[in-house]
Amino acid sequence: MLEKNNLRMTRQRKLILEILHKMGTHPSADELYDAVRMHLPRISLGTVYRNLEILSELGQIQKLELGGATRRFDWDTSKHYHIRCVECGRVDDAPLAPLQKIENELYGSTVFTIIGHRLEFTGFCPKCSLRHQSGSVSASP
Amino acid sequence: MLEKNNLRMTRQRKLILEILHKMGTHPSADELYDAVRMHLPRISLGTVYRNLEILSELGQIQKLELGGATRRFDWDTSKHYHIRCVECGRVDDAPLAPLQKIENELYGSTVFTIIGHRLEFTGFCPKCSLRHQSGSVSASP
DNA sequence: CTACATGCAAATGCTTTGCAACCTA
DNA sequence: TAGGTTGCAAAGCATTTGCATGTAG
Repeated sequence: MLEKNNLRMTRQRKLILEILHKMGTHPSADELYDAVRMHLPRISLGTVYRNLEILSELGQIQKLELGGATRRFDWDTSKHYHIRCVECGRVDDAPLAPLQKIENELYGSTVFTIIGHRLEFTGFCPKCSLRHQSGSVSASP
Repeated sequence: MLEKNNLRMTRQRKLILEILHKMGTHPSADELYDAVRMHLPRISLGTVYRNLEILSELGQIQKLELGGATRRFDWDTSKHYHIRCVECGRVDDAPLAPLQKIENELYGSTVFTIIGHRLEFTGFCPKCSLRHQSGSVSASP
């Protein structure tokens, strides 16, 4: 997979991939950077960004462009949807099978050539739900 | 609407709102800035950002957070979906009625409290479709 | 008049990039 | 050894913010 593209499996690249799998969450480049640094203290943020880009182009990981500023990454490359907490940014997989036929519904009624779609749910994660129910809207004391 | 929130209808704010309506597209803050500047040359980008933020909080316009970096704004505040050209960034409304019941499908199978969802189609706009069909994948000669 | 708004410029946050040294195949 | 890769630092964008001045109500 790497060799076909004239790419090398460096210690950094390997570690980034392994740790993304182990985390099981949907970390940002920066969160991943922190995690990887515990094993390779001298790795740079730039290297993390470069590798995440390369790995997602190879289809080894998935780049998520959800709402909110920061990009996140997913070890799971299959088609699936996500839920994002509008309060803290936590991202979970959404338990909903891909809507396979939805793109066909636009056929003939748009000038665009559709190639895909993205569905994202928003809401409050358990932690932030609590904070909202119990009285104050702002930070707790 | 404005007075209830102790806000004022300044020349800048009024113009931003009017021009966003007239454009009928889904401009970024910067595109809107260019358009508004033709009428008010001394307006600043910061003012455009500040007003777009305020107007979207008031529900007078809609802030779009689609894939790709830049945020876009929509004069149409109703619930609807969009199609984005992955090549040039053009954004159109998607001719598809809102999936009203889709959020219910997650009920009971997620720890999140769902408050909404966003569906975005990706593809090529007519202009970029042509460029892709006709031979070269990269820039044309 | 007075509080909200503006223009300007500096600052921020995330991501990308140039470059010399480094390391994998 | 060659060429992809790294660490570092600087650069790039989009967006936000501090502050003195301007202005709507």
